[in-house]
Formats: sequence, structure tokens, C-alpha cells
Amino acid sequence: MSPVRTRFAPSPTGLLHIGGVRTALFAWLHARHHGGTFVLRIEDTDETREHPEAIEQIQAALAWVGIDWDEGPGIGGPHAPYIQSERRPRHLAVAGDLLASGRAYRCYCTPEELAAERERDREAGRPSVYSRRCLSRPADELQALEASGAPSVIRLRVPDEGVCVVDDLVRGEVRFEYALLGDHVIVRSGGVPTYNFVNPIDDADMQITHVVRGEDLLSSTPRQVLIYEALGAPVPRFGHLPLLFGPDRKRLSKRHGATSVEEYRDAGYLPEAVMNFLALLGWRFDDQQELFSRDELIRLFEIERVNPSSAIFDADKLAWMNGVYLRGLEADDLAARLVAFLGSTGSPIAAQPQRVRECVPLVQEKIATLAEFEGYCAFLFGPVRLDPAAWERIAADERAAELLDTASAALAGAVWSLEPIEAALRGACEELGVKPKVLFGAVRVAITGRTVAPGLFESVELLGREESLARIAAARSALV
RNA sequence: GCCCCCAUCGUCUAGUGGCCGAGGACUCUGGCCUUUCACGCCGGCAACACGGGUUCGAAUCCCGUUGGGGGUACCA
Repeated sequence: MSPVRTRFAPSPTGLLHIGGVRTALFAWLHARHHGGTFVLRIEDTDETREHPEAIEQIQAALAWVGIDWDEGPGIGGPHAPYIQSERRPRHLAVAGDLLASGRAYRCYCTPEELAAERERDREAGRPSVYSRRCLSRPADELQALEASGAPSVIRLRVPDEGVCVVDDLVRGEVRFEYALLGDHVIVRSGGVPTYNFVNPIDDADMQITHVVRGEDLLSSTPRQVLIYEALGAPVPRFGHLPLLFGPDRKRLSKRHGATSVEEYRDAGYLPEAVMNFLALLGWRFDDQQELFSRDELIRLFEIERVNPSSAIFDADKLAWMNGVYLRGLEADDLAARLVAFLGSTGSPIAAQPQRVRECVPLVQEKIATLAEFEGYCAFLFGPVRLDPAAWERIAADERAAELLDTASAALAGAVWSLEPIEAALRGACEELGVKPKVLFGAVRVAITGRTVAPGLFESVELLGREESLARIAAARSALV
């Protein structure tokens, strides 16, 4: 059995779509599971959509989620560059061979003629298949056309009959009748080869054994199989993954919210959570386990277990899973990630890494994304910003002054560590005969400026006696 | 129009003829815990698209219908 070689072949059209990452992930997992090779190839076939910086972005996005590649463009790395357009001479040479052997032919039909033909086919209820007019033109007519400088494309001559049987790794046998295919264009009139031609040549040349890609490419498989056969190359196994949709069952797009990995990274998601979540879109190990480390995924992933039906991207579940991963992090690790994240957002609190580390225990169970940290902890890094609505809540209480004074007095005499602080505050409640939530609520607003905040005792302890008392005093004097 | 794929709770799914009066997770929801918010714990709502077969027996196999999706380009 030959070693497994898979590839991910995105076109550089912009930020890498989350669906693209899912495709890359499955192809990568399949290679890694079998100890094979994973190739990254940039398919910049269509020059009109070329987007150089997108090549960098694609690599950065893959690297961020934890997908590495053995061959292909590397960010300053040693990997051989696979940029499809650089292989143009080889593609055109194959086209030349096909032309010479009669497996391909020149077509001078104009787009208008072709469109009219399709229209007629459709109206007649027939499958629209190219009429092969140029294949039946007499030689002198062809020569005249060529001499006149009429633009031409090169078409592959598809068999008149027979079926192409694709034994798909996720769908089983799928059959296509060649008679329904039509001779497709392999080289455009401008001399640029098409995707359906170039893609199988590259896969053959790179000895790809398993083509793992989206289901949108299933229909083009027979056209590509023909190219492998023409090349005399082995036809790889195909695995067509179910497509990803938004909540409205339409293909995932911008209007569904975040669709690029970058957006999730910038929203404070963890790469391991994103990878885990994406792996579960179409694949599952059993009826229990949902949390998988990168290594477990590699060990357990089997493409044969991929579910063939399309999946809807559930952002809620990703958010939940991100929280699970966040809570599972070592405190030092979480702190480091927070500092890096805050730095990337330009937050000034990134400049206080020790402080961030001290805050971690207070919020690790409360936040679901790195982005939520600042909202909870900003009061520990600088002056309080009183939330007006929160302030209303305590200002409206006629006992507010009494509450704050008593709390202040209790704290003033407390030994400054967690338990004595709690004891002092609880003592204040008993002294006034109020429920803890009443007094704690008032102190919380004074200290944090908000009604929703990290644990009060921990917050007060971290803030220090002086600052805590100052904040309570400030709130006290702001009372009317 | 024609070709192809798909079809279990709202969502992701387990299920490969009897273990399923269908299991797990997210969401929603009732409760507990509790200084807020979370976390955690306990409980609840909620599905085999429909119709025919095959079989002693079907969510599981076959056919059809319906629905959804993809393709049908000198896009990929």
C-alpha cells in the first residue's frame, strides 16, 4: 500500500473561509492518521481573482488552527513552493499532447452560439451537452477559422458512452454517464488552462493518493478522472465532504456572521476549540466523546466515518466549547494567551502581564472567550468606571450610606487576605441585620462599578486595602 | 430543464435488522448551589420527512414521493 498523500488546494481569493479550514482539517487529519504527507498547493488558476496577500493569509490561518503541511508554500520555511500558475508550461504541454493524440480538439464556437445551444437543449428538456460542432467541421473550414485569427478554446473529447464509477470514501459508489457530460473546455481562448484540467494534472504529478474536498466538486470528478486516465496516472481515491451551511440552510457566508478563522481568533476563540469543533462537523467518534485533543483527532479520525449529509455551523456550540477549553487551561497558559490577545487588540492592560495572571483565577470560570476578560477585569487595572444603571441600583437604596460605612469600617480593621476579608464583610451584614446580597451588592458596585463582576472578596483582596477603601469612600460621598 | 448528492430532536450527531417505547451534546427551560454573573449538579421539552414494499421483525434494506443542497461556465 502506497503512502497516503493528501492536499489542500485553496484558491487565493481572500480570507480563508471557515468551511475551507474544515476541508483542510479533514484532508490533514486523514494524512496524519495514516502517517502520510499533507501538501498545500495554491490554485491561482484564474488570474482575474488573483490575490497575492491571500496566500500569506491562508498559511497564517492554517498555522493558527494547528494544521501543518509537509510540502507547499511556507512562511519563510523550507517547503517547496506549490503555486499552480508556476506550473503553466507543464499544463500546456499536456494540452498539446492531448491535441496531438486527438483526445482534445480546438473549438471556435462563440459564447453566443454556445449559449443559444444550451438554451435549445433546455427547452427541449434535454441535458445540455456541447454539440461538437467543431469536431465535425471539415478540415478546410477549421483552417480558415484559424487563419482568420478566430479565438479558440481546447476541449477534451469525452467518451460517447460508458459510465464513470467513483467509489467515494464518504458516499460510496457514485455513477456518471459520460454521454451526459459534454466536452468541457480545458484551455481557455486566452491560453489559460481551466481548473478541471489543471487540478488533476497537479494531483497526479504530486502523487496525491486521496483527494479530500467539498461536495461541490463531486460533479466535476468524472471530468477529472478522464484527465488522470489520459495521463496514464493512477486515479486517486476521492472523499467528498458535506458542505457547511448557515442557520438558514444557505451556504455559509458573511451575512451569517463570522466566516473566516481570523474573525474567530480576533473574537477571542482558542485554536484548539476551533479545531475540535470543526472536526465534529461531519465526523464523530462515538455517541459520547465530543472533546478531542489534536493528537486524539489524529489517532481517531477515519474518513470512512464522515457523515455524508450537510451540516449547519452552530456558533452557539462553538462558544460553549471554547468556554470548556478556556476553563481547562493552566492558569499560566491562560494568562499568557490573554496577554497576547490583549496585545493584539491594542489594549493597554497587556502591559501588565503579572496583573493579568493574578486576575485569571477570578474569571476563568466566567469567560467563554479571551475577549470577555477585559470587561470583567478592567476595574483591577485602573480607575473604576461606574456603570450608570448599576449606580442607580445602590443610590436608590436609602440604607446605601449605612451599608458602605459599615463595610468600610469592617474592612479597615481586617487582616488583608481572603478569609478575614470575607469574615469582615459577613460580619458587617450581621451587624446591620441585612442579607449578604444587599450589602455585597452595594460594595460590589463601589468596587467594580458594575453589578456583574468577579467574586467580591477576591476582587477586594487583589485591589488592596487602600484602593478598596478609597473606592467605597468615593461611592459613599457620591450618595445624595 | 438535465445530472448528482443528502434526509434521526431547533442545531451537531449515535445508531449498519431485534440491545431503540431512539442515546449524547449545544440551545431553550424547571430546580439546586450562591455575594452578582458564570461554573457545576439534578430534571424537563424536543426527532427516525411521507408512502409503498422486503422481513417473524425496519430509524436501519429496496422503490417512489416530497423537501433541501450541489453541478450544469472560456469560476473554482
